[in-house]
Amino acid sequence: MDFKIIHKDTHSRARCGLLTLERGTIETPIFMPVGTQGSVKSLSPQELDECGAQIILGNAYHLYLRPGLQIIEESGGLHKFISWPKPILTDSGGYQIFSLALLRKVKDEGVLFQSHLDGARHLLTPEDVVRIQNVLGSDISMPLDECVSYPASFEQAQKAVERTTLWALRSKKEFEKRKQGILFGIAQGSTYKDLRKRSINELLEIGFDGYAIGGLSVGEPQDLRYNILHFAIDDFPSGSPRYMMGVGLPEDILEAVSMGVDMFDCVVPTRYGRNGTAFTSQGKLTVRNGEFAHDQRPLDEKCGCTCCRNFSRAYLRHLFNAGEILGIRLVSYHNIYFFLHLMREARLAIREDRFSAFKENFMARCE
RNA sequence: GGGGACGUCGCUUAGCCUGGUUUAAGGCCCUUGAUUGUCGAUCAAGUGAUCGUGGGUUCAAAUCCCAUCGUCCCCG
Repeated sequence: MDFKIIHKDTHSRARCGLLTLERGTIETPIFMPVGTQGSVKSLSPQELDECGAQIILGNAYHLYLRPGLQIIEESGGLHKFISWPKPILTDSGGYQIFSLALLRKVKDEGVLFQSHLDGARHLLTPEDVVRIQNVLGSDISMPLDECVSYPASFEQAQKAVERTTLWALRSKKEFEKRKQGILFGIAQGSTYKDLRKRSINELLEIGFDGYAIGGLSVGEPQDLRYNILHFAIDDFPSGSPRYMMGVGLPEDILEAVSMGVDMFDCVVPTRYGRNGTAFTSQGKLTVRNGEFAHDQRPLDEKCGCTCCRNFSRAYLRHLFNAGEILGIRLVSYHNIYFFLHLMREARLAIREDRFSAFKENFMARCE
């Protein structure tokens, strides 16, 4: 693995980089579409490619429970199974165990939980989670971490940081046995600055290929989120990729890019797509709204995606009102294209030292 | 021709027997928000019916009575 910073914006802390992995080189800052169960919901790999996707996410927890490792192994690994030859980052499933599982018991050994699918009990250790991602064939693996919700008491957050560090160390040891792909560390600490500092410093001692900031965008107010990010990112080594997990809306991403974050993933483009909200250069557009019933314009007149080149707001609104699958697909496609195009433009703006203006301009147009 | 059942927002039901806490309730649809390591989910808010129509009884009627119109069923 190799991470090169090719340019730093002169007026912000945004930077452009190239992260080289075995299956390809990705340009940062980058947005990674989320394909939890081995599918970026409603989109084919070919469509993702058309949109400009360079890397997508999978989820160890979901894929381990279904279809199970054996089937993926028989299929020659996750890339072959889902027919996506480019890089895949797999999330550990730590977040899901805390958000989805019916019951869970966190012990230092690992997490004992009941599957949200069938109620079966499983114990997953940090070692298991690394091994699962090894079987999947992940290009970037994420360790099991403990993500606390907001608000969390200092004691809860502290306990989670301690456990996350302990698990990070064990994950690293397990990872070293095979060294397949690369492994990131995940910093926690909720909204407590001293915990944030402690968490990243403990990860740095262990040493990872990249560093993720987790536990944000879990319900905290926006200004607090930016405040914590701004503070925490200082301790992330500038020579390694920085990944903000689960974020976010376009404005959140641009704000984080300006603080020096390199990688993002978020369900928003596809989730909003399924629920009929499109992201456009003028802000969000709720396709179902009655005002679009007779609107012959595309979702975004400045967008060059297949959806915008072929379909009207009136038609898309009809598809949603009629419950047609195509509506979900088209708006999801547009949203993914929009996010990836936004990142392309952001990278260009950074290289031309005009990222701050680009960001301000985007925010202003979305008002 | 005879008998019966039923008419309450766009759809579908509750309320009627035992009149008053009904500014008529719920579900679906519709409208508008929310949605951040997934959610074809879910949540929140909102529009919408003078209770088929006309009389009557009563202090008071969706509710009781009469007539009428409409729909459906059964018997000839």
